Amino acid sequence: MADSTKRDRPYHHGRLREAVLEAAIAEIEAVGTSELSMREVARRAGVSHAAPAHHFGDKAGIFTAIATRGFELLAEETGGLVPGGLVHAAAGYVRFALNHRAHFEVMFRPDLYRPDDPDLIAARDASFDVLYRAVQDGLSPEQIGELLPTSVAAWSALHGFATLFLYGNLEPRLGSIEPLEAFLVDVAHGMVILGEIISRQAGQGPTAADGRPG
Amino acid sequence: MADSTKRDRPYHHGRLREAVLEAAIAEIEAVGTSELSMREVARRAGVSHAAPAHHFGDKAGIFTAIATRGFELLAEETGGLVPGGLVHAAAGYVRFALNHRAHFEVMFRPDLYRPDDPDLIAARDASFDVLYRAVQDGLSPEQIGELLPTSVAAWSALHGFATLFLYGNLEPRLGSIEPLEAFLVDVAHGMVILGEIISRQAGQGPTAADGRPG
DNA sequence: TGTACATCAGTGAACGCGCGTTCACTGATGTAC
DNA sequence: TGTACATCAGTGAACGCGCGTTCACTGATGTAC
Repeated sequence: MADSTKRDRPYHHGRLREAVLEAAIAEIEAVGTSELSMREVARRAGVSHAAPAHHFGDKAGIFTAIATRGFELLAEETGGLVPGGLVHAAAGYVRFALNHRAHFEVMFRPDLYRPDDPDLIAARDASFDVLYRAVQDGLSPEQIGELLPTSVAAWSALHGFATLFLYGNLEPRLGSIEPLEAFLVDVAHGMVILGEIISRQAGQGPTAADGRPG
Repeated sequence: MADSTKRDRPYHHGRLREAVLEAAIAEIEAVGTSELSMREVARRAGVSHAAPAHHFGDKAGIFTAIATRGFELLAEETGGLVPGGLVHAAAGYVRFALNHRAHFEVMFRPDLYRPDDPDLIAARDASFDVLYRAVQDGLSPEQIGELLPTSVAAWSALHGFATLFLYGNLEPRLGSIEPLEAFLVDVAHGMVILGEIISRQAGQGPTAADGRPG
């Protein structure tokens, strides 16, 4: 039926850049960042093995594009355009990590990409600002001096939870995390208790912190 | 002077296993887990390129050994033998990550090693228990029901902070984190504020959480 | 103490493979006239 | 509208390289007698 000698796709792809990125993301989700090869990405995208290099230069170029897009998506999903408070931003952060594991993994491994890329830096800073602002908006006027430690606490807890959960390090002891917003409110309660324990132990001095005798 | 035809090292290495692991750790710190090759590890250890495979089978075998040792070290440094309270455990966790970045990176990337290795599982569970117990010991009797969310909060925050800091994602906005114990007490204070904000916003209901009109 | 032998840690040459890179090329598109 | 030409996205054959793996081997160690 079909003439097999005739090309079944046009010479000019039209959206090769997007096709290569999609293939790279699928490949990372399948085999991980360590095993990613440009030839395999090209195969998956159905293009010549030299095409990815033609567009992105090398593997770091592909990772840079993935990370940049990832930061843009993260900013959107944590409420960059439509702020919705801290719980909303937190849930967006965790959902982003779970739904875009390839992006998420690459974003926080600067050894894989070109960390001085201007587009990447802009996207990263913008996405960090969203979370930063969500914290800032939640602080009462007299708490505004605590912006830095509160931001560090928020970002650390979110990032740590997303990372640990993503790699299955939390699951054995954890039930379902859905509905996610309620779960995160629960963990936030745990943070208050934790903070209180630490304040109490720190107040007792470093050596007697565990409450044991001499 | 020296007879160059004579072997300058004995045929039997004696501690080849340790030498290979040390070389692998140094190599990971130099080029990252992605670029690790068994031949390069052998070169660095000064042994035949087939020797690492002889001992560990393949790369996953080396990573498994590194992760196992890492969990043992982590348990020690967070107070496995000499418990010292939550601040002590927290500081130990962060210091471990900074001082053993190769171990730390491998430990939390199960895609690199054999996650069903019995020694690894034992070491990992033991190290998790140390932090778990530190939280448990800090809870007052009436708080004991909050062990799970408090543990998740503790581990998430610690792991997130260590990870973000290690890859330079926090530094731009952060000053020195030393003395570490004091810094962590500060972040713990931030956690209390954060938990309070979230409780307040969650109490207002999800859609009006940001306090904006309509 | 001495000899014989089994064991096995470690060697090194050889292999085939998939990789990234190069480069002359093809052919579709856009623009000038 | 038609022709000529520049541009450049994408091709595919060819390359050299470092990799992991295999395998017959070497030589040190441990044990039996």
